[in-house]
Amino acid sequence: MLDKTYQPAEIEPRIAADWDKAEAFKCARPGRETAPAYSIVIPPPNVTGSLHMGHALNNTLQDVLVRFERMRGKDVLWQPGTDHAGIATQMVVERKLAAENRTDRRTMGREAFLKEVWTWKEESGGTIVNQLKRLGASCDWSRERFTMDEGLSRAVLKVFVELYNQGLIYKDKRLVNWDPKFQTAISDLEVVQAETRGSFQWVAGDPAKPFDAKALAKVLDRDPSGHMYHFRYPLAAKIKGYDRDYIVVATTRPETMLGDTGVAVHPEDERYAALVKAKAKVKLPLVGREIRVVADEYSDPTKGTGAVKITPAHDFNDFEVGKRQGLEKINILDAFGKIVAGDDAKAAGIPSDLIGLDRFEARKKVVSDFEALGLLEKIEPTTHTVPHGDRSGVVIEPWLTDQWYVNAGELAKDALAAVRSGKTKFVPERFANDYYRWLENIQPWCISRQLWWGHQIPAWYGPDGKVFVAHDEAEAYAQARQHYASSPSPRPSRGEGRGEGQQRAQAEAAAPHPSPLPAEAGRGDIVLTRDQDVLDTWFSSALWPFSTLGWPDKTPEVARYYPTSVLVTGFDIIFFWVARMMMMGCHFMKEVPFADVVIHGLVRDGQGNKMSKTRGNVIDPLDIIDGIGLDDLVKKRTAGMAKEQANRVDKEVRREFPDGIKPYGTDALRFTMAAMAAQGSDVKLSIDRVEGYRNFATKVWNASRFAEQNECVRRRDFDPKTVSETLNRWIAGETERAAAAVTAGIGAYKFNEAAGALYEFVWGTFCDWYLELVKPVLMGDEESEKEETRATVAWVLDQILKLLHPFMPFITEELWAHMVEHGEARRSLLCLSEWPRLDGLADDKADAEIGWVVRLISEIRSVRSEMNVPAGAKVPLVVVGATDTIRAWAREHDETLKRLARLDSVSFAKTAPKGSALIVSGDTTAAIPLAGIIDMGEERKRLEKEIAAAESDISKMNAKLDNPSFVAKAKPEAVEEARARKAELEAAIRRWKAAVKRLEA
RNA sequence: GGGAGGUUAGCUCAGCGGUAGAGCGCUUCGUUUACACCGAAGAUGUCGGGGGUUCGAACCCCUCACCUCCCA
Repeated sequence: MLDKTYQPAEIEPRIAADWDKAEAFKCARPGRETAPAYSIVIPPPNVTGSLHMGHALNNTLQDVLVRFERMRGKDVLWQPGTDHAGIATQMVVERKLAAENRTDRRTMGREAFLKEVWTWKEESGGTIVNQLKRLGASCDWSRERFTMDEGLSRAVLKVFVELYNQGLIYKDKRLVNWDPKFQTAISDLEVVQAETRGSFQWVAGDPAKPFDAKALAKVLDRDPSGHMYHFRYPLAAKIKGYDRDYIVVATTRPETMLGDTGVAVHPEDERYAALVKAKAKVKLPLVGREIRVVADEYSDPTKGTGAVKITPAHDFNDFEVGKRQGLEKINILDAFGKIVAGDDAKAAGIPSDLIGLDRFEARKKVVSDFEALGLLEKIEPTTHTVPHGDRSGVVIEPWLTDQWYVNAGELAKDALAAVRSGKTKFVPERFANDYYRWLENIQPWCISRQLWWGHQIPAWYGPDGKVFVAHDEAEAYAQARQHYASSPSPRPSRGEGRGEGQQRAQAEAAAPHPSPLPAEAGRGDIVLTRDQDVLDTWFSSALWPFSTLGWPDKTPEVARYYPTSVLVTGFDIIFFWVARMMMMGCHFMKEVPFADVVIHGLVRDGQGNKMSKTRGNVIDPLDIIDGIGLDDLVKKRTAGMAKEQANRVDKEVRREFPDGIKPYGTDALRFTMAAMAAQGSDVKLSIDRVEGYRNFATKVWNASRFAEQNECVRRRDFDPKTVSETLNRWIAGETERAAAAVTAGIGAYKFNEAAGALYEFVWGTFCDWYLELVKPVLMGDEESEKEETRATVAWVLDQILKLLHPFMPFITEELWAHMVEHGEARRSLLCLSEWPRLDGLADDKADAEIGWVVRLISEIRSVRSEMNVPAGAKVPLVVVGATDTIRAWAREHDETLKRLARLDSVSFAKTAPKGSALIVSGDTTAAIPLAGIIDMGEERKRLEKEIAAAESDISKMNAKLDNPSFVAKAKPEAVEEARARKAELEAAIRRWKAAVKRLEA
């Protein structure tokens, strides 16, 4: 016998173990060799990650699809795995080393460090995978992959070499987004723009308000950005036709002036025409370099003074201007974002007191120095966006380095065409627009990263810097030997074309890492050095849909499961991942990686705020599953917070979760996710909602318990088409309708509709009505009727467990196994059972009859309640002027009516007895004779209210029907419906009015 | 500045041409042998404002306001 309430914690681990033991989720199960394939690759979670609500939503939706299709008999592969998360993982391990007081990465060297990373991965990298299992994710765990494992690395190698040979990967010296914290380049996508506005204001020439360097420093320490600084650049020589001896430029990054190589003005700007004509030069303050004034469309004459300083080595726009105008590119920063030293400093002409300063210290000093020289005109707060590294959070510097690029523009062509032609469809469709817009304007993709953890770039350099891209070292040497045999012997040349930008030599010189090449000797006179850099993690993720299937080998899995059926992911990752998979899939497989892309929203907190650690509003999915006490929750949310913020969060948490979070179990969480995931929209997660669905799970549990108590045993030969009892015919039809709605919902990725249909059917139809209506039968002694009903209850429950399984896998699997106490043992798991295929079960007559019972009971209850008939009191019911059909129905369901409407008798009469409350339900009129018990004044008021409501409805119908164009133009069904409704209302009003008259009599 | 989405019951949201819906919350009643993590009944909406199309608009079109996100 089942317990009274269901305890998710007790059943979930057991069920998970059962699935595991049965290897239920393996692809290519015996018997499905010829079944259609259905495959999904999981968006690989970051190996350093732990489960958050986004994963819970994402994986619930995938699991619903996968379990659904598995039950529909397909050969399902849900391919799991994780990605190696270059920066994040390297950070985690570096932090670990620091915490353990061990030698740092640079000191221990690359090889030793990578060993540390692998050790960490073996020990801690499985966290998220185990958490996904707790969600019930039915991946084929035996096929778990990792972007750094052998096979996937081979795929990366092949792709790199091939794209290089096709000219689609190349090396280039360009400005990149440089992250000074991690000392690596990052792609445009990893840069977040943050709007900022400062507060410092100063104007030269006001004796009452001298320049206060300390005050400015204080403001800049809080945020180094947010101000516009206006500098006077003195002209090298006075120019005829220009009345001043300086030109004013404005900048938000003063320190970059050290690298200025020009001043640009608009070609048509009259103010500066003389300067342009005279090829005037400006003597750059602090540095002393003479730089040209150039005419370039880039400068906007309406903004500021119309003159802009040009720093080609440190600004993306200036870089372009410099290219057009032939300006020199002078680098002034090192890899750490400090002002350069040594030869670079000399070359740039940097004053000695600025050398080695951090960029933001240099900013303050440059400003003060300008003021001291009388060249600072003003400082004013300005609103501008500042690029930040999404992982590091520090301000990104545009920096000139050698990096590897993918010609994404070329690869984008096929990827765009595939969506345009409908080979791949976005759901909801509107997300295709984002995809188009991005791919149409795509920039070269910078794929090299100055990290150690990742796929090392398969490029080797000869002594003269000549690059050899090859699958391995031996191949590179072969290429090199051939190359140098036919060309003059190589001469060493420093830097050019090396894996790391020249400027980085300095950073690395401080902490050199040993050569990773063990086999440099014995190769004759040629010595090759491998590129030190690794590839962007997303490069390997882009291959995920085929690399995980074994590509580049010709595996049966590639043949069977590629292209995959659908990809389920969040909109924030369309550019990072979806677009890149499309590019690589189309290029290397000549086939899109997936047929559908289902985009879902973000999970937010109950108030609609993004969940974030800094905000302290993160809900851990496992805390909903397992529950968490208030104090632990507070501790978790305030961890690592400043005191003030911690206090605020502490208060909020205690107010919002006075009792912490109760354990609701995985099924409730999953159902909540599915029910709230309306296509593409964000999910505002409220615990109340989870609780509601936990209650739903309990409801299902108790319905099963009821079935068990009443020995509702499934019958092997049971055929819902052959049931004879009206009640059973009715529920069979309802079950078919529900199954159709759920099937259609999941099929169209409308998870909320499928979940809603289930909830409504299980609770509103099966529990509230069918089980109640069935009670008299089960308690009665009509054996054959009872037998059929028991079998029907068992059958419907089985259908419910199946339909509900994709959403609530644990409780349904448990009940499936348990619902056998009085019958045959189950041989199969629910997750491998067959999805309901119901057809032809609808029965109009049964629907009419049971519909009549349901409506009548509802009306009686409503009238009783309104007339304040005590809930426990049993009253007589008189059916008035009943037709033969109604008479038969009333007799048939006599027991049920009495029980559910709390009646002591059901009788028939031509007219309603005096002093009774009148019930109108469709064609049926009934009366509760309660003279003396109820207040007839109340009854009269009630009737008049009913009449008024009906009359208001009638006037709406009349407005339509009296309108000739409605009758003429509207669909005939609409007209017919309005007429029928009007007639029905009129009939009801007639009966109510008659009742009022009798009350008056 | 460009683009997308949103504005419906106290809260969170469905619905997207034909009688305004759900969950939670609220009010009243109830322990009738599956379930109080329950049952029954009930209240609550000029469907953001304005204009248009249509026989008919929460739904389609235009416009305005506000909110959110993406891109520059």
